[in-house]
Amino acid sequence: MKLGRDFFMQDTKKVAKQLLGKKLWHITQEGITAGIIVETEAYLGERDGAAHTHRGKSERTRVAYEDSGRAYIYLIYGMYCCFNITSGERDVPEMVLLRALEPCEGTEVMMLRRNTDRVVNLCSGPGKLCKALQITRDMYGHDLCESETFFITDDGFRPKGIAVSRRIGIDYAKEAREYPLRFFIKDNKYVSKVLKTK
DNA sequence: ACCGTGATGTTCT
DNA sequence: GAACATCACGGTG
Repeated sequence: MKLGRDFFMQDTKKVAKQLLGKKLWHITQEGITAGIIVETEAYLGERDGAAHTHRGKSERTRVAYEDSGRAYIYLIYGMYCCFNITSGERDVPEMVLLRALEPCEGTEVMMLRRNTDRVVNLCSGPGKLCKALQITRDMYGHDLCESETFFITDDGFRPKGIAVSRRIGIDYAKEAREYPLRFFIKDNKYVSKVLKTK
């Protein structure tokens, strides 16, 4: 049911693909929120010009060098959080960015946090899903394999088709901008809008 | 529908 | 001081 260390220690691209269809949970005082993961991106460490760990270890990236299955959360553009899960071998600083969820549990709470009543817009982007599930920077380093409040489960859902594209928002990253490392569930309406295949 | 812009604070040079 | 793995909003067509 709950994903353990072995899952996240697999090859990062495999983790990114296999996370599609899994369910991310966050249990807080406000209530239980959860969603099916429908869009991910792989970031491949020092060999990947778009990865934060491309230039090695820093205060911000230190958790990427610990064991896998932990939360790498950072502030982007001064106002949004992005949530990654560390993956691959220990000391190999790779991770998977969660870009979109299909809301399942606690959509009322999500709508309050996001200030919208359109379910399709609740978690269709990396900043949006963090706001909807209240994923904040004080959860940096959180171990999703050991947690009772913030974790991922396999509920048996298997996507019918998986699509692949270049990653979003990394045009600055030379040749890495073209790497096919974004994965999403085909024809799923909760995927973030941009670069959706027609 | 697409496009341009402004909001905002941390990290890195 | 620049850059940034974003989002909402207001303009145009």
